[in-house]
Amino acid sequence: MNDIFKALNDATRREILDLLKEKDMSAGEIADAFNISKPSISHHLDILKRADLITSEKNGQFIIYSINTTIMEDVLQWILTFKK
Amino acid sequence: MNDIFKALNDATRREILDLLKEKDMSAGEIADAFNISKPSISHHLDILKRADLITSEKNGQFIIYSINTTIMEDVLQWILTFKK
DNA sequence: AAAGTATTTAGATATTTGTCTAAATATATA
DNA sequence: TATATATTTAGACAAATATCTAAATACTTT
Repeated sequence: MNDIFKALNDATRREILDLLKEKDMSAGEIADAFNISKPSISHHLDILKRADLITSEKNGQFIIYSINTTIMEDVLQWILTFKK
Repeated sequence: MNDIFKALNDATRREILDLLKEKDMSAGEIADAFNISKPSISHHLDILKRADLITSEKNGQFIIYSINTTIMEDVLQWILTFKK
């Protein structure tokens, strides 16, 4: 839970999730969507991956990232405990 | 949204919310629930308050904190965009 | 095999964060 | 009014974080 909230605590990473929500993307495609260096984006992807919020698969020289919505369920459940 | 996720990105603060979910509490009562100095808890309360996740009301020499569940709705909506 | 493309790893740095102790403020009570 | 209690503010510090450039790794194509 700590890893999830840590991962979500960054606007860039939340935007990455918003992008992946629409379609799978390569690391480069994701990086092109931001004004941030590729290594920095790679680091953000690593944090999202460690939180299990995304998965990756190698496809030739590309690495394709996908969102893992099942993890969001954990956050959802926690949030719902506040809705009496 | 940034402030909310920032506020939620700390185990102590999430526990404070879990406590306030049950009942309103004074700053001192909240601090007593943790192995952390009162000033540090006060700082956590400030962050939660800036995020509008809690409200406070002075009652004599005590300051009573309450949870504000309406803000959780924003997070909930964001999370729900991932559940297709 | 050499060169090009895609991505990550390594190392550095400035900023943010969580914590502490000491001091300040505000209220209550003797 | 003096003292005790509740809470916050101020200032310091170590650890974590987001970012960068340079270099390494992996795959593709010529």
